[in-house]
Amino acid sequence: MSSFHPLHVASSDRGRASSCLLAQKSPVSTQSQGGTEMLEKILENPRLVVVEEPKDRGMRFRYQCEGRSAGSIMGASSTDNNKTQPTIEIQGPIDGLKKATVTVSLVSKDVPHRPHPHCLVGKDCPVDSGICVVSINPHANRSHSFANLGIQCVRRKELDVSLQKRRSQNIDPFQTGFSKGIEDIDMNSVRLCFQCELEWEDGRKDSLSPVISKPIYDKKATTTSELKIYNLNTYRGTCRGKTEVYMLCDKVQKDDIEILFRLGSWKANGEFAQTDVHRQVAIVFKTPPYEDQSVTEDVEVNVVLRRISDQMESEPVSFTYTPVCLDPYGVKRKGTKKNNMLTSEKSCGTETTPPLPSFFHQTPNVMSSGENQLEKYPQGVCLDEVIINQLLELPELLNALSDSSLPCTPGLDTSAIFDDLDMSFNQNFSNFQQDLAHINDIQFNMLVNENQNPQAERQDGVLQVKTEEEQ
DNA sequence: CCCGTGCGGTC
DNA sequence: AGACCGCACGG
Repeated sequence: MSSFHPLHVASSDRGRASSCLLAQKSPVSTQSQGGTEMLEKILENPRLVVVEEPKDRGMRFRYQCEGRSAGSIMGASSTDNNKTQPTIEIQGPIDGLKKATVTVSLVSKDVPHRPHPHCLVGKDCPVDSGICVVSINPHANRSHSFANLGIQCVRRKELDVSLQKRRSQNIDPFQTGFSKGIEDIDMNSVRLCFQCELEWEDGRKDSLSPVISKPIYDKKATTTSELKIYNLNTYRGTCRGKTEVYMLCDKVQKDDIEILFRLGSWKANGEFAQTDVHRQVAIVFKTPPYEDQSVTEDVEVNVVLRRISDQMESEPVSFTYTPVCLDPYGVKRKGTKKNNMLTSEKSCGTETTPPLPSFFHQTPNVMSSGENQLEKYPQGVCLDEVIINQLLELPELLNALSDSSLPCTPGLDTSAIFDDLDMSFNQNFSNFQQDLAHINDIQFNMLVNENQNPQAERQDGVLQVKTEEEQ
């Protein structure tokens, strides 16, 4: 019997014929946690298991030319105060086992798992080898954590040189033969592949079946990177939808991204075109209508970014749909609190205070287009749905509203975007005021006085904006 | 306070 | 894609 076999080998002459049979019936049921687990543990041969996966995202693959080395792959469950590394464990019987040598290499994400041209660099990676080799004594410690494993990417033009090197090292865990497909290798993802050679007291050697980790994705590639929502300029809008929202996010691909609104089994997409994706880091979209148009209370739903190609999602942020109140008696009810907003849910008597959009500290009541604009203005005045509708009938106002598109001046950084937003706010606000000036004063005063006097803070806000505009 | 290192922005 | 650079952080 050959002493070096690429597959799961049991040495029957060590008196474990039955375990050999069993192993052949269920070769790699390493994840089994069932009731027969103990039995299997006793009977099966040693096996290699990944007990801590590598963190799949968040690390940039580094070029050799970047000098300082490529950092360390963390464990999937690693946290700031409890750091972990990718870890393997030798499970099963190890009586008579002298030592184990584990070789880690990179393989392609998809089957067949070919040797990957990218390199592993770090503590146990011989210089220029691109692989990692450790020797472990399973009797002392069955598991081994790989601290300081970095991924160093090779340039495309060095791709075949690198593969050639791997061949000369005899690294081809899944016997793919280095054959073809040199060009279509995905350079933005890899898997760790662990091969384990066992050396027994009697001199015999076995190789365990190679095991692979979950994929690891290059952080720099927007096609695979993590999705993150940083901020929305508003977190509220009516259940009718069409609220214009500005989202700041990590880099996205404009042709491969969607915004999902979700609650329970309901879901709908935020509406935007590719041209509404600004420099990959901001999206201007309109909220979809909520499924139920007749809600009487605020409804909190989740908003996520989702990459279409791999269905990857960001962490959710919550967005509140506010009711549209059509009850004329309900809306006649006057606000009882100071600082009521001109929002339809206020006129319906609910109590929640809208959160300040956190990236507009200077001008919390950002104007945008459509009914959202009305919802936000004037803060501190209590008007109700009837008045909103009356205001909306005024042609001057309609013009003001429809004229409020945001100029998308190319900015070099996000602060420039904020400047744009602020400018736009001021312009729109000023237009709005001018147009309000055309409204019959008596008409307007009636509308306002019938409800509540503007608050002092609000007047400050108006004054401030006006001053800026005049300068 | 300096330096090596990790990290991220940008060209 | 590949390289370069600067900042922040920890020793």
